[in-house]
Amino acid sequence: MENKEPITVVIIEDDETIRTGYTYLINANKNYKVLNAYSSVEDALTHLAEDKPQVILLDIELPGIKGIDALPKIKTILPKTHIIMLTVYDSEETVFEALTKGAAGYLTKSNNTEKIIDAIQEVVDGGAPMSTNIAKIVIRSFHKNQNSPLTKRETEILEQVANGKSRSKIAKQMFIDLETVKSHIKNIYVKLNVHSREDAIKEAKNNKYI
Amino acid sequence: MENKEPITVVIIEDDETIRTGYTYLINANKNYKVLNAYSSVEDALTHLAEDKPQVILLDIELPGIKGIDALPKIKTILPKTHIIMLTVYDSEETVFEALTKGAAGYLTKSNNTEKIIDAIQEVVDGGAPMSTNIAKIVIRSFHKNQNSPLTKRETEILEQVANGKSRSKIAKQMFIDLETVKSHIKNIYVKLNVHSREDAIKEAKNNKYI
DNA sequence: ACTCTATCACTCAAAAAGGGGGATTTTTGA
DNA sequence: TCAAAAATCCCCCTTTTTGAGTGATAGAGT
Repeated sequence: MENKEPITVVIIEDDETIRTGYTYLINANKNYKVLNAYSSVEDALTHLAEDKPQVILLDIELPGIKGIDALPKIKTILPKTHIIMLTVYDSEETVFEALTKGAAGYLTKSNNTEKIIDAIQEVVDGGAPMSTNIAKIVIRSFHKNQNSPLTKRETEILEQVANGKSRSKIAKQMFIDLETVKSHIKNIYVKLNVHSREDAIKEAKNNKYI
Repeated sequence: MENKEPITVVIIEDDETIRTGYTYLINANKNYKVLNAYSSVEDALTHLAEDKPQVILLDIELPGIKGIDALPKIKTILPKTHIIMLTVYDSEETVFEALTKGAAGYLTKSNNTEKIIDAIQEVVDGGAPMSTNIAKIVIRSFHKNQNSPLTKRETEILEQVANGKSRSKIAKQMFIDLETVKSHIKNIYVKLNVHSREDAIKEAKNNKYI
């Protein structure tokens, strides 16, 4: 542990107290080194190519370019850098947007500050550090509604429809007649009170039936 | 902390060593109480309605009824019980299947055994405990491919297509002509080397372009 | 200058979707 | 065991959509 190269970190955070606080905290540990701490994305982008940090701590609520919009820009410059999002709010859409854009971790600032070191180590090790409230949001997004009005077969078929399959393809694939598929879809539409594929998919996804 | 009712737990695990080990470990803490520890789902199902545990530790690799298939059955009997999956393997499909079926947490057994208590407390508090390797799988499932051959506009349109929308609906919604949508879709098909909506959606999802 | 992107145009045949009326068999729960 | 629910199949019909071919044009970015 002694003579290993420290893990390099860059912080992008507009609140000076938090910024210097994290910098101090991280630098206090010899295994980690804060290369630079920027107060804006604009500022950071002009220096990141030089810094080449292994990990970036990126605030979401920033003036100017938002942290979320910075993600793809940073990824372009430094594709291998692990980006950990920092936030005070845990808005569901923001969480998912950040994750789809390649965030490796997601922490709320209320988090025990010492945890930040663990999180940095974790992303470097290929992990995905998350605050418990973020984990909850992510896991819940997977949960399906257990009270679906659709039968097992109907759900199966609607899933295929949602995958863009035509009725005839579904029929072939499930080894049933096209008429059977049509019949199921008719029943699905009645149960969901819709009159089109589009609305059926929308309704089913909204209620997590599929 | 002294005079609170202990959190009640049921364990379903076929390996006797692990089963008794966890039971002992959990009961050692006065705040938690293992009501019963079953070696099979069949056995558990006949007693769960009586046990009414707040938390269930459910092994995935079980003889007879698998843990995964037990999930919906248990949910029917005890909708409010938090179920934590235990596994030695971290198969991606199994993880997602368990999560969609309502698992509240997911731990690999290699996990530090003391962590099991934290996990139990976390689900009771509404959280979603996960081992780091599971968190990694879950987070990665959100990441989109940053090297999509599709343009922004094409991606937007393909997303609408994947939501079951017809070309004319997409046109109206995006305030562009139907011919423009058709043109985009033609280009999408060429880029993805497909000849149908179904294949385009499949290809795009496989490569995480959408 | 040149390419990429986004926009729009017209034609055409085949496929698919949606809605209407059924019927039969299998499964399942009480 | 018996009725209900689910899954299967069979016609009718019209309208809409899809996919493919073969273009053009204007603007942005390199």
